[in-house]
Amino acid sequence: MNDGRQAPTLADVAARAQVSTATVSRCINFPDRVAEDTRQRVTEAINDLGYSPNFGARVMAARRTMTVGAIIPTMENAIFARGLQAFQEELGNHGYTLLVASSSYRADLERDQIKALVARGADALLLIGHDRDPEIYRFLEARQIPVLVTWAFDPAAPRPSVGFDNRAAMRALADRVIGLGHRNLGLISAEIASNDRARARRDGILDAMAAAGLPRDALTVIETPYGIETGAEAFDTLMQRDAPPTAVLCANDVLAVGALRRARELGLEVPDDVSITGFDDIELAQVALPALTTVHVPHRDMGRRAARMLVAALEGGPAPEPTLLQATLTMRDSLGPVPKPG
Amino acid sequence: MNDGRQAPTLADVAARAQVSTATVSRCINFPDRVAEDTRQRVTEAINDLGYSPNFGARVMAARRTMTVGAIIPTMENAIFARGLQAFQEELGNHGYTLLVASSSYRADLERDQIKALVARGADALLLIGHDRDPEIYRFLEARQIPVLVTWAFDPAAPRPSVGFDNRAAMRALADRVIGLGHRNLGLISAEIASNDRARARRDGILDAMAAAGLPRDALTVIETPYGIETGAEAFDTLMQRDAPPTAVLCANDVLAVGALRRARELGLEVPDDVSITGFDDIELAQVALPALTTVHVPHRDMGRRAARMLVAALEGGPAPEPTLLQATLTMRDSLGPVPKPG
DNA sequence: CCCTTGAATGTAAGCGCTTACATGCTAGTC
DNA sequence: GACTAGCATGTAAGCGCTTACATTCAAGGG
Repeated sequence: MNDGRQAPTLADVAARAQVSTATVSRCINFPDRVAEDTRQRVTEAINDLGYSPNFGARVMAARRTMTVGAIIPTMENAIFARGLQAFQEELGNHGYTLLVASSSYRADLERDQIKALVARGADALLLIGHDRDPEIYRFLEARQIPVLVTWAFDPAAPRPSVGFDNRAAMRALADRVIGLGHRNLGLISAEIASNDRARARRDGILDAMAAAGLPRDALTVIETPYGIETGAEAFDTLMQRDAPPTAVLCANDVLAVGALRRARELGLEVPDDVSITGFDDIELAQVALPALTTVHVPHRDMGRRAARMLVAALEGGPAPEPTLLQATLTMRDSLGPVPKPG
Repeated sequence: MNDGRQAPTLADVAARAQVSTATVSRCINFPDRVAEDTRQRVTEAINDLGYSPNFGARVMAARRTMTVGAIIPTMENAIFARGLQAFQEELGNHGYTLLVASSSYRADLERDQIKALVARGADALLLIGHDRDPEIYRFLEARQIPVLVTWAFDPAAPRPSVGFDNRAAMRALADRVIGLGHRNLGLISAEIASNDRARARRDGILDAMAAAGLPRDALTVIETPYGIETGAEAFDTLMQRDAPPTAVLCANDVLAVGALRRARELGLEVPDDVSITGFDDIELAQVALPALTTVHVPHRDMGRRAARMLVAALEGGPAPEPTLLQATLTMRDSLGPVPKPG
């Protein structure tokens, strides 16, 4: 049956414990449906043999993998790490495993990753943001794979989501910035066309500006990939304009830290010469000097809830309700009043 | 065959393309063994049906998953992110997929994760550091699963590894510190007993001290979990001693950044009042203020090579040779001469 | 003492794919 | 024209597990 060079199978265990494979399987999956002494014999055989079930076979027979997939835009920086960690922990509590893939913020790669995770048998998927080719949603729907969108909230979207209102959160921050007298703003953002979170954040700024009666061209937007270095360069570009902004809002903390660094290199004091703000409130934000004024995102709570919602959906509960969490303004030291001219 | 509510199977595709399942399978796995027009018909059927192969079935039939597992101590900070990213990219180039799990620096969790990845069919494993219950290595060996240890290098270890010499690298740094006149040193480290990298780094410092004729108790070691906050606290503890060290070496950049922050909070100038150094050279090190003097680890190169070695082992090449990479001292601004007394 | 009941276990049919082997054809060779 | 290669394709046997259904047996009821 098994020459010893192969991983032991259910049949090997069954033979050793002198029971049928069905009994061994039951021992593993429903221990209470097996008599005490049989179970003991089987357990012993399992240990002796160092048996562990073959995942592929199991998946195939049971038609589910107990696996949830998540696709995040990037692993390179910590933006998604904390939320994902919480997501994973909570999934673990329910017996599910997490499979992570990253898309490098590219729609085509994300598409491939989604298909790959599905092909690997992900029972459900966690996705960041709503923006996505409808074809993908159709694909997922056809396969009846529960999907949860996070990091964004949109009660109008035809899919459940758990997240916060990016637009309102950024608006609150922009209100504050404008309230401090800034009339000439810069925004360093990820690409806006394909990224609903980035778009919502920009729109939040525009909302605040409109409310304050500022013209739309009082905001200069620079789009750039995420990264400390790219943030620094974008800041440079902004500062080289004829009338450089007095406050530079960044669509996330990583970009903001880059901007902060370049400001220092340019000999600009923050916030005395120019204000800089972030978004996300990752660890970096507290460590930066000056500490970053930013929007705190409830990463862990979001991750945990996402896990619960997905598990509920998988275990046959009703479709999860969209859930709105609060992102809160976190004032630290990088935002100050508009500098006096001269 | 299929009521349309189920994911389409090979058989569905075969029926639609009017060929056998074997031909469809060949089309997917060995396109050049199929006639041009047949292939076209099959491809069309695949697209029409939105077919994607069932992973479990595939694994089972082919007896391999094209998956490599990696277990890292933590995802919470960026220490392993860059190396892992490179690892993943290179694996992808060879058609393999990466599965990541994190152990939270706990040996028991790591053990579980290893078993879980194996159960999921990981064809090979990437592990950080050598320290590990021998039983685990036996388990892996019995299953003939190639293992590569990284982030550490030990030609004497009975397993292939690709990494750098933690001890020599830290010694080089410590030599420099001592050369600057420091005679009273502190070390903030992860737990040393169960972590060969941490141990090697400490030993590197002791080597340098011995060479300079310093007594062993000129080094005060504080062990703490990794984190910015814990680094800050450890620094505090160190500074409250009767004769606080003039140079605090940290076993990684994350701890060092915490130390840096606390120093600032305590009103200490770095490096004028106290020197602080890191290890790893993650992005954080450059952004910190003052920029961190640290040891640069060739993350990307290490990840890329690790992937190549594992792939080679899987494709039946000879066992990979242990590979030593260089970690280099990176002088920035947080290390200076010992302060003048008074 | 026979029958019913239900707990414990066994039997065996797939799950969707890969692949060794068999078959059928076309084209080239003498 | 018969024969051989060799390519394209088909047939069918698993891969290791789960689970519906069948069987066995002991205990309790009439």
